[in-house]
Amino acid sequence: MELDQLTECYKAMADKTRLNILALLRHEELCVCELVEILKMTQPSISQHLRKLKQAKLVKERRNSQWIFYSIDGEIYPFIKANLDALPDMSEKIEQLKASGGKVCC
Amino acid sequence: MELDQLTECYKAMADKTRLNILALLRHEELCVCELVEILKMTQPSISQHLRKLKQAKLVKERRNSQWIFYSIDGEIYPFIKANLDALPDMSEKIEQLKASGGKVCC
DNA sequence: ATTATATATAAACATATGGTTATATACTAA
DNA sequence: TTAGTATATAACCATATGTTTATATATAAT
Repeated sequence: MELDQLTECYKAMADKTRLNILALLRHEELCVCELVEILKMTQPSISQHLRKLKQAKLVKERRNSQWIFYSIDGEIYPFIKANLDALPDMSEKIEQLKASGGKVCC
Repeated sequence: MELDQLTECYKAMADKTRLNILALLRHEELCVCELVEILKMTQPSISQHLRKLKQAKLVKERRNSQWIFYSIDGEIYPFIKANLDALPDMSEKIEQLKASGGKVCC
């Protein structure tokens, strides 16, 4: 692949928050406010991380009325599956969100 | 895997120069001065990039008298092969180095 | 011992990055 | 149309990062 594209990909992955986001999205698509809730970070911060991931084509977005749902993309990277598989399991966080009624949405 | 370890790995890969180094080391082990020659960068700059790669356990070093040869490691990362396979082929650069007599070493 | 070569480290600086607060935009509902 | 909710963007700031120049360390050769 092109080194510039690869650099952008690894830059996008070179941050703990963004790896957390990818690890969460591996389970299911989530909207911004759900990520804010789970990661206990401010909404602008999450939004800017999502923008980086989107620019690197690691996630894609889908609008549903007022919400924007993000999900894993990365299909341009032949190694993406191997990398995602190395991320820790975050299903517990998702369960907590659902248990606290924070799901579907905000 | 641990997110901190993964973050360090992707940080180490999030730079064009370091991806170039990894792409070159895929072909064969190289010493610092050979990398300096191929990449047309200063020796301290290359050394510091190598240090980051070494700290992330992506490369290892081997001393041979005055030279220190670096080679690919990364065995702690289950995805390393897939990622290295996505790097561009740099055999031409290696050939040029050998043709110009810059090999074995400096 | 002295000189030369290979590499590492340190200091300084400019740029990039991530977080915060404030504000703008988009959609919904009344 | 107005108010409310979800998200994006902008401006600002502190910290991280990459490069350069200068210097230190390590090995080799004389």
